[in-house]
Amino acid sequence: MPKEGFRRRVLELVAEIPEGCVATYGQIALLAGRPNAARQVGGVLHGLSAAEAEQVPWHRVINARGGISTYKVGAGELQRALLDAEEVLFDAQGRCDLLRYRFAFDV
DNA sequence: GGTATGACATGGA
DNA sequence: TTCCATGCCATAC
Repeated sequence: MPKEGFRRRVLELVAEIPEGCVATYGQIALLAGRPNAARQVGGVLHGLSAAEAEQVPWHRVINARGGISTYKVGAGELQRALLDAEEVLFDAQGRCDLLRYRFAFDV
């Protein structure tokens, strides 16, 4: 009976995202048990500690548009670079094919 | 303990 | 297709 905090749940789900795949905030929020808490998913990643940031592939979490919403300037560039390094290529519009990279979370 | 904020999602124009 | 406005809820201060 997962009484774990929402934050913990989000980190767990994000940690399950394999390389070359991405997930949307809404999807993670849904799996975390809060379908309408997509914002909090971002909020959790926003408050990640440097240590957790390296333990959790937060860069694999993008918005429903397949783009990067990261408001942290440096992080945005970093996220794009990390995804690009994982074969997750972005188009000229700065968006990636969710239908192609979106991880299904086989749960 | 309460308030304000925010890395989103969705619908309508 | 893009842009605007609204709703949602946990986190941080």
